[in-house]
Amino acid sequence: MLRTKRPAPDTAQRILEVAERLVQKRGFNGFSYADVARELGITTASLHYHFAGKAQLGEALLARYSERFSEALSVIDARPAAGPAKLEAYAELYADVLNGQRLCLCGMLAADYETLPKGMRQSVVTFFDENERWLTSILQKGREDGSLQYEGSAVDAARLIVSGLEGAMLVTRPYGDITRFRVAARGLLASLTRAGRSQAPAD
Amino acid sequence: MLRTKRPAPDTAQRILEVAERLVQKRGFNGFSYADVARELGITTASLHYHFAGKAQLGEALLARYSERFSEALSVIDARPAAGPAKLEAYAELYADVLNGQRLCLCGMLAADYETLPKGMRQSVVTFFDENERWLTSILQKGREDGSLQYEGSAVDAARLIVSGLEGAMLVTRPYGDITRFRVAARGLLASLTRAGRSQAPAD
DNA sequence: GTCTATAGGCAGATAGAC
DNA sequence: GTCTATCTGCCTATAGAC
Repeated sequence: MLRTKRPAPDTAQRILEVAERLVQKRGFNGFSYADVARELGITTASLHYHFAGKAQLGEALLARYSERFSEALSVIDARPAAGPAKLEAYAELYADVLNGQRLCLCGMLAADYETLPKGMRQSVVTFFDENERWLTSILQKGREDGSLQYEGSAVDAARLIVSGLEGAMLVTRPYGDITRFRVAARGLLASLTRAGRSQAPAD
Repeated sequence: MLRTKRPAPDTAQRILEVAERLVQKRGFNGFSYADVARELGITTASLHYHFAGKAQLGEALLARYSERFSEALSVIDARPAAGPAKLEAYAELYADVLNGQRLCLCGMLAADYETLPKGMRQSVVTFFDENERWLTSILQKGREDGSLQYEGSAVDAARLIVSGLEGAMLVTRPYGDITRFRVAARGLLASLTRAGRSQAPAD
């Protein structure tokens, strides 16, 4: 039952890995079945055996990505850390993606949104909703235990974080300088760690 | 010499207008010469007369967009307004674009970056650089006259604004709710209007 | 400037052999 | 599961008539 190293992933998994990278780098309209097949040394006909069409492949990519992201959030949840540290860990998830010269899958697909098959559209929105929900919970708890101070509602702050990090990835990538991203992320989170420092904001 | 209404724009201009909208909605790999030609009731061969290829059309789009944006910034500069009001006016430029169901041309092209012709890549970066430069100037002046308070350098704050607004457009569009964008923009700018309220941050 | 006609390539997709 | 062979359609682009 024990596997020593990574067991050779089956073809469907390898297809998903290659396709995911291509979409994150080039966009949904910027890659083809032929690109994926070439990298794997198989034919496009084989690709169609595993994923009936590009739309189905895209939906599989989204399901996998969202699931993986949710697991990463659960890992952060399990840590005995305060609000600010959890937000930093969250931002680090994005930095890791950018470090691989990629955009967030759903950030990229948000750009491609108008051209996406219907099924994919809903999955993109759901991804953002789940991130927002998780962040809202963290922000709410942080406000209650005093580790986070911010103005406005927790959900608005959560949305600001999601869009701020997505935008920082988008704009940073052409510069090829991850520091640019980290500085933006730090600035973004700092405003939620120290805003409203005075208990009674002077209306 | 006086034109009563809008003089019928020449073909090249109409091509640019249609192509710009298509790129902002669908991305550079999500539209074709055929799409543009169909909308204008001409053929793709005519399109090639005005713009030799998709790459040249793309560069013309970027030149036009950047120029238009620079003019908008000059208009804001000319206003006798304080820092915060100028930043709000800046954010409003983005809101106007999003209101047309579009992304910022360069935000979209940043997503397509890896697949862009070389000439277009440089223009995208230059667009961000100019926005950053303008914002840095506003932020610097605002800090000097006391109308803006923020932590860190002016250029870092400028980058945070650019990426924050680009990301807010990106994430908001699938929801079709411009309020979402405005709330994010307000939150983003608020952190620059009131941050570092205490003169001596407790380090 | 705009057209018709056409080239040559690549796209996503399918049938059927192995 | 993977292949060869093939289809249809769209893509960018060009030649040359009007």
